[in-house]
Amino acid sequence: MSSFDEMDAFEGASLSARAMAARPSPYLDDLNPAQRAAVERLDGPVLMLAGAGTGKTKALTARIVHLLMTGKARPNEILAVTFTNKAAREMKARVGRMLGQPAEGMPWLGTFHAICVKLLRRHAELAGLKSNFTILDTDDQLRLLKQLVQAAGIDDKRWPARMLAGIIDGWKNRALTPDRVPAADAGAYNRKGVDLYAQYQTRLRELNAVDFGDLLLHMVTIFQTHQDVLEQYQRWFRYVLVDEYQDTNVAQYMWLRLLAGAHRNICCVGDDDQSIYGWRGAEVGNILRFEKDFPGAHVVRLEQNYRSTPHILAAASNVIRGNEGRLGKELWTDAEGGEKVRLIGHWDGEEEARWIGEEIDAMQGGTRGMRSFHLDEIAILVRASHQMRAFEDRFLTIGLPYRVIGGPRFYERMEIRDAMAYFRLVVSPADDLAFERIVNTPKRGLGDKAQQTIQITARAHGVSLVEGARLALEQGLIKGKGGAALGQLVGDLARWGRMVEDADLSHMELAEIVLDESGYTAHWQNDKTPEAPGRLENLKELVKALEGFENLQGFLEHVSLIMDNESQDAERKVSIMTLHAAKGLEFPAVFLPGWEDGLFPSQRSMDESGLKGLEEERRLAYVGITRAEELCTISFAANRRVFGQWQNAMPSRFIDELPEDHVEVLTPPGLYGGGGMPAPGIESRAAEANVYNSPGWKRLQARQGQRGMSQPRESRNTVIDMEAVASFTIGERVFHQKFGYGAVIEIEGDKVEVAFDKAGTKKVVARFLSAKDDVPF
DNA sequence: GTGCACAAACTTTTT
DNA sequence: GTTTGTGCAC
Repeated sequence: MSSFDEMDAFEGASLSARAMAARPSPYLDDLNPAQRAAVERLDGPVLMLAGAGTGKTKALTARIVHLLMTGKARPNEILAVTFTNKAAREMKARVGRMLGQPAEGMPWLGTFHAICVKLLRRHAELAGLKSNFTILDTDDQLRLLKQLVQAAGIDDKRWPARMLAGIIDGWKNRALTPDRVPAADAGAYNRKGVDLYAQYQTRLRELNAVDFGDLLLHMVTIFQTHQDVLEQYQRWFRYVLVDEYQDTNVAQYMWLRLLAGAHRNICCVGDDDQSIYGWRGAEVGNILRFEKDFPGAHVVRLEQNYRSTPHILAAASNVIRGNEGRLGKELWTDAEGGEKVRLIGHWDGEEEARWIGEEIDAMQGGTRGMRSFHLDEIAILVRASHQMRAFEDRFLTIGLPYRVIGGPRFYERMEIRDAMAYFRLVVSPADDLAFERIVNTPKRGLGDKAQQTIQITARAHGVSLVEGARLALEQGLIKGKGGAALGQLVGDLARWGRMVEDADLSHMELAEIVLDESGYTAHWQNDKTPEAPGRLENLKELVKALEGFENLQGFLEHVSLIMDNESQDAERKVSIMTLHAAKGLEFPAVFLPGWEDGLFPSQRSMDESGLKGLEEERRLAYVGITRAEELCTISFAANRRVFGQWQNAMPSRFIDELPEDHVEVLTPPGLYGGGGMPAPGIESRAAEANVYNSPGWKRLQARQGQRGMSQPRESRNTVIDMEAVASFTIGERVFHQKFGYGAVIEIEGDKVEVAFDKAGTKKVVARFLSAKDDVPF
């Protein structure tokens, strides 16, 4: 499909630009001067630097409406990209609301991925694919990589599929095809990685499949190598809008530059202070460089905040000030008063959870001298998901309703993926990855050997696995119980495949038939584990979700990209989520627990990315604080159990960066309380004591000072690793967390053989050993 | 070929 | 503390 008339026709511009231009435009009056400037400057490059809570979505949607109202573009000539489906949905809804009619005619408002799928299906042949290519999920991707590694005869301990997937993703994020991976990356060690990457791409093409990264990568490659195609789209997309520009990776950046390169009508919205996805390839540099990339760019700053109290804004501003290389923004507000940001330290993580639980209880009743809060107005934002556990445990025991946002997504659950694999096979029998997934689920007595036979047969005849299985059965290569079951499966698949065409049968009925007759439903009915009922429930929900689609194919098409599931139960609940998941959300009251060095900022982040990592952590702190509208409570604990092992920690360095004037310290009894004997009446003393004057705090200050000189600190893990390998000598006394004391017998690379006093002789990884003198406590 | 037991590795963050 | 992978017995 290459004619744009066709495109025009089938995308159907249901909104008539001209008809709308006649109507008044109240949407502009709603905007403040900065927003208005960003909206009205339609032509040429515009960078909208929108701080947290400054109404950027409003401005962005107003801009789209303005483009339509002024007749500058028809709905289908606007390319508007977001990162999440949720953001896309929201924008669609808001455009519709502003226009006073549904915005169905905006086919190119969507996520990077969704839009690329659409484009790639049209030009699949240019990437060596057929237009009905499948999109692999992470699971399929890993299985494929594992096979490749094993087939290449490489030690899969040295090349775990997960790691390889990470490396390949990294390259794809930077728009690097195997032949373009720079020598620096491909050096001695990664030589094999590039090799495997190339093989992986070949294999994907054979399977007529792409992974997530490919969606962008293929389109960039096509645009770069097919000038005519690029030019078509450059003409077609007259205006380009990008949300969350600070989160774009190199591939997305190149894609945008290619598309907007000719007319340069590109408007990027973002906030360099909220760039928190560097670890998955996002480049803050993209937004920092915007004016260089698009000379003559108009930069608008949205700085008036409509969300938070002055205290909260002051706290956030003061923290983020510690970062270098910002474009610079200062949030301000008309609002006055409000509570100061509250800071509290606890003895340990459990106490922290207990305190927050009690606090929430009190807030509900309005017994904190403030207005009362509903549970759904309260959120707990954590750095790492394992922190959620303490809160879940606590809230369960006190019966406080909560909801975890994020977690494993609906479509990532095992049973859903299994069911989807069945559907995929019914629709396209050549889907080998789907076949591999379900041949032996439920158990059919087809183990490694039988599966290998199928693989070999299929490869020998150059056919799909299903076909290979059929041939292998014919030739009597698979016998017995397994053979019978396989015969049944192959027959069933063919039968179900024919039922797809059956007009009398809805695709929902078909889905149920497939799940029942394959024995998959029974498999979970017979399962006695506690999660089995939930899984059956999920399967029911999956079938229900089919209702919204014309047929199975249509469903499968969409599902691979729609990974979010908003559980929409109406009950008021406290939200628990990670800081990352909280971006873009806001809550009247926010708790930010776990502000301890090592946890937040995360040690790993600093180890891996040094100062850059620390700055990203700081932005995360900024994002966290700015989620709060009225009340923000930061807390830290002196002790925390990590891996079931107690560790103590210093309060986060970010706590030092909070402005004293805007912080109220709620003195806890205990370590940070007043440094001494808990005397009677500590409750009242606690009310006036001040962490800033406590010995614990001063100690902390002193430590911070020393550390400040050598920031960022040397990687703790690396040091231990290297010392561990280098320093152990045969005969040395060592300590292992689980096995206790022992003596080194032999050293082999990173593995050390130790004769433990009580646990016998074991070979363990050096990292889990410490020299006897180093033993903590 | 399946199921159990034990040991290792693991914990950021995810479109 | 939990999951995942491996080795062993049935």
